[in-house]
Amino acid sequence: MARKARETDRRRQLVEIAYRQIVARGFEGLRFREVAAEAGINNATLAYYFPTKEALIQGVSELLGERLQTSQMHGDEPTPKNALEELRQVFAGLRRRLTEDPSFFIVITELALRARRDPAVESIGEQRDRFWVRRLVRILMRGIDEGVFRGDLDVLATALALMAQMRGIAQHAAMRERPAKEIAVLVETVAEQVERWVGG
Amino acid sequence: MARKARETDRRRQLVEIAYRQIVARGFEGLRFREVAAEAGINNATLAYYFPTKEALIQGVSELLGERLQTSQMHGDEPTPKNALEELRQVFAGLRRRLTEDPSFFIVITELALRARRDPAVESIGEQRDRFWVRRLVRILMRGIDEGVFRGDLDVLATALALMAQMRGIAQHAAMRERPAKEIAVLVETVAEQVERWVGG
Amino acid sequence: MARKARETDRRRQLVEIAYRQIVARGFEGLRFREVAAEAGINNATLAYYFPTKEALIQGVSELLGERLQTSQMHGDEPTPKNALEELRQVFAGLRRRLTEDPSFFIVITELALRARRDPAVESIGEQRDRFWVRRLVRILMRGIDEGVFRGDLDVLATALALMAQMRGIAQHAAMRERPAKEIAVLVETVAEQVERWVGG
Amino acid sequence: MARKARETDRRRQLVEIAYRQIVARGFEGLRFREVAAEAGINNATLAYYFPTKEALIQGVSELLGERLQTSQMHGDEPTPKNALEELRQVFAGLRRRLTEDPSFFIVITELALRARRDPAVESIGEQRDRFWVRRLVRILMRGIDEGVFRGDLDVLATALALMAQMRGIAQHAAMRERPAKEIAVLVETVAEQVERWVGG
DNA sequence: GATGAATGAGCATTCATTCAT
DNA sequence: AATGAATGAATGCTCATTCAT
Repeated sequence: MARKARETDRRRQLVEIAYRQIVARGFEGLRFREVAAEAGINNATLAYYFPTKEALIQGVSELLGERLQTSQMHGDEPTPKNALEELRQVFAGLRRRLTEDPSFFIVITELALRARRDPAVESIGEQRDRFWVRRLVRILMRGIDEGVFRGDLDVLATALALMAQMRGIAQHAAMRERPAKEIAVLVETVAEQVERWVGG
Repeated sequence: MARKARETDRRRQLVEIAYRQIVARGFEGLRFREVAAEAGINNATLAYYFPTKEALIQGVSELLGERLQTSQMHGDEPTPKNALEELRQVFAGLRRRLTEDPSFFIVITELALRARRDPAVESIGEQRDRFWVRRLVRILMRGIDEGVFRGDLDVLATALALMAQMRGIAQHAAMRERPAKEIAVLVETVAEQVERWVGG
Repeated sequence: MARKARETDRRRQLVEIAYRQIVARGFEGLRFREVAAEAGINNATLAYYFPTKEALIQGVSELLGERLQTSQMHGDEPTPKNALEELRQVFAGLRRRLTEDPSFFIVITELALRARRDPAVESIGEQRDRFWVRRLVRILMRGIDEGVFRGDLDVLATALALMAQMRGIAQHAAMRERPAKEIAVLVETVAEQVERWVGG
Repeated sequence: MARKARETDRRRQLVEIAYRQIVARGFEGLRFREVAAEAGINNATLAYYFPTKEALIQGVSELLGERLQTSQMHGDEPTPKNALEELRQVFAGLRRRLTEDPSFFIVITELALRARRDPAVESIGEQRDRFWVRRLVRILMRGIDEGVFRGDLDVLATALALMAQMRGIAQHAAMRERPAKEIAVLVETVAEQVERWVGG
């Protein structure tokens, strides 16, 4: 119904404000009252949608998971012809996101830290990780099948290494303001390194 | 003198307590009072040594910088005969630290996030980065000179990529409890990848 | 009509829920929202029947007054042959209520305290008291007439003393979980004491 | 030391303010902030002495226990020559307290209600009750020994009945403003009744 | 050097109440 | 007759900081 939709919109809007505030001031600086203020509503109204601060953070965490998934499904990209192309698309996606919305990885990192103390946040992070490992493993196996990647590759170890490397790039790029050029070179360097590694 | 030394010790002790509390509860959970309580002193006494919370965090930041430097100067390691060996020592150092004291990178990450809002912390982070870039660049150039690394290597880009990758490994390892074996494989995989990349 | 009756039922149901919540959590813990929730209606709907919390409490107060009256008109008891028997029936009624529904006196006590600050509640309490004093006075006078009670009895003072004593028994019984046996002995002891007092 | 003494005084003062506020507005109306305001201190300072509201209430509860004990040790009263006199002193004490400080029993009643939900308060109430039962039992036994009370008295049942009666009187007197004369007559009536009961 | 006492400013959360629909 | 949404005004509590001793 219209009612349900409106409520969902409202929640979405509030979560996005919280997200922005985390980017600006960190989790440490996330204030229930200020989220409400920025939304132009009373703090009690915010509490109506998110009864506790934890619930609000949970919402941010879910928003991130959602964004991560959709970020890779860029309709405008052609279906990759082979595994190598698919791997390149992964790096391209990373670079695009890093250039267009570096704040994304700031919040990811904030959440990663918080996950150590907050089980609810942790489980979402784990889901995210699993999703990525699976995706990378699939690409690597496809590459071996197609004969474009070397056959003696330790698929799981490589997938994990890839994730760690991408994470490192993301952190490097997000922690400080970096010129787009620098990010591009960084992604490119690691991508080439990886290609040389997986390649026959 | 003795007086000065005693004060330095005291400050050191307090900073280490703060450090431990950041590991346990994050920056978010760092409490002036609790640091004092754990040290068995009055919070006003803590304020005598560190007038503000910022000063205390500053102290933690300095402690980290110090530890990072000393971590690489392991007296028991032989002077590397060539650049490749030196590079391997860097990875070995990373693995050792990651296994022995994973908390270190948690605090590094906490500080990295905080650096975005706290200029004092930021400058220390930058120093740290510069120190590492310089070190890696020196190794890479030495390798090229020695003929063990390929001559067409973009030294700076590679050094940055290396740093990012190490950062990613550290984050992967520190954010969750990981078995030492998993960390070893991860470091190994990336190290081999890098070697293949820099190698002729 | 049916409409009016339905509304009355609804109000009755809501007041009973409020009553139960006061028993469980005290006045302190009476929550407008939770009364609505337990009734399965929206809090705004509760507000439709009882515009304010005070109105709801007023309703509880009225419910109590009503219950107190009916509690003594136990159809199954024979019309007392003389004043002594009537007095005994009063104590029997007290014991019965105390055993069957001790919560009743908890709410009475809560209301008595509240009466000190809430004139509306106070007036209902006063009515209740007057009703009882009159009833006891009538019994005592009847007893004197019948010659079963001593003639020099200060009727009013005795009636007040009786009320106070019954109140004390009720409070003793209601404040903690007491075995039915203990309550019976307590009522019995005071009843005998009173009989000896009023008796010639 | 002077320091310790000053702290004790401060706490005492704060508890007494809380006590007065409970008398005036009930537990329901006890506000941390207002206690502080009446003491002329910041609410954080109140929290320094009583970290939580519960702790403050606990303090009030202890104050009451203390007052109850001392209330009976009126130095100016002669040591009772026999049990009957001692019993009379108990009633005299009740009347005095009821006339001089009726608020006392209001708070006792508030606490009795609260005890149902707060174990800490409950235990203090139980101690109080035990203290009184023991006292009354001792008096009754003394009376039997001395031959002034009848030998076939059920000592425990009578003690409990006495407590309940006194409680009832207290509640009657405290719940509304009553003229001292009325209270005196009430206490007198019950006291005579009791004497007739226990007396041979 | 060290501390007990005190505080201002702020925080998430609660709750009865209101009102357009 | 009923309700979802919204809110103002509190409320208990926290915490870094200050200062006289």
